[in-house]
Amino acid sequence: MRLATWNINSVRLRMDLLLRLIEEEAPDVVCLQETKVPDGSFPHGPLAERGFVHTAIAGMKSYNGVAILSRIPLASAAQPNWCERTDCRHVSAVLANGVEVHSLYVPAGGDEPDPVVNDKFAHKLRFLDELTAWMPGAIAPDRPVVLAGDLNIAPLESDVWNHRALLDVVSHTPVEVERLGAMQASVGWVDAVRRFVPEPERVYTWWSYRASDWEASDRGRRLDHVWVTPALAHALKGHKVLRAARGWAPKPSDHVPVIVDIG
DNA sequence: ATGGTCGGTGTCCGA
Repeated sequence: MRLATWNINSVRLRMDLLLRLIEEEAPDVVCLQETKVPDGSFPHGPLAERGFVHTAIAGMKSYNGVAILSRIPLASAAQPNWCERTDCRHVSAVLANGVEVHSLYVPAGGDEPDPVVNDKFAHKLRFLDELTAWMPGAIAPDRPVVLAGDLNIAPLESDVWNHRALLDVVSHTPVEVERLGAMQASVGWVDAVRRFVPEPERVYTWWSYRASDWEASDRGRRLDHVWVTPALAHALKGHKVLRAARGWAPKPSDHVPVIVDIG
């Protein structure tokens, strides 16, 4: 099974790029984040034509929005909510092959890395804490589960272009990294990409739109992740970070797809 | 040290 995850930053604007990903990489399951479309307006047509007829979506107007698009039938699906909000950041599904998939969009957290003065950063930390408290009872390490998405945190030194410069930049601050570590430890999640690309090799999945030349400056961060339960660790067969997609015409997402082959 | 660019929406907000 080939699974891709991508923060697409508007699925309607970038449907042609999503179809390119599907044509060129032939994933069986695609997890999306920032679809930015209410469920009633989700563009199912072109995806169904290519076999993605099984979908679990949770979308809203303007902001956020997550989806699981699958060629494999779904046995069940859920749209969990966190922090007493229905802001479309989490959707899950159990595939007919028994694998459970979660598509997750963690709050970005704003600019100021202080939860006392920045409500968005407080929300980010609380979101992680709630998931961390929920996971041990919901996700058994001996079951096949995949967690994929934009976690908006680059936890390792080699997940950012400059570790020291980003220590006080939201996405790489010690307090967030510690929270993400607690979430990972709560289930014993295995970081799939780092199984194939161990430190200190750098891996990025996001480059800011604000750089004049993202490729030349290469000031990236690894914000998008695929985690698997220990039950699936042995089944990890390969991975791909589609760096080239950051240059896809005409309008690339600022995130690139991450692909993992399982089993 | 600063500001830089996107998308969706509506004349700003979130990233």
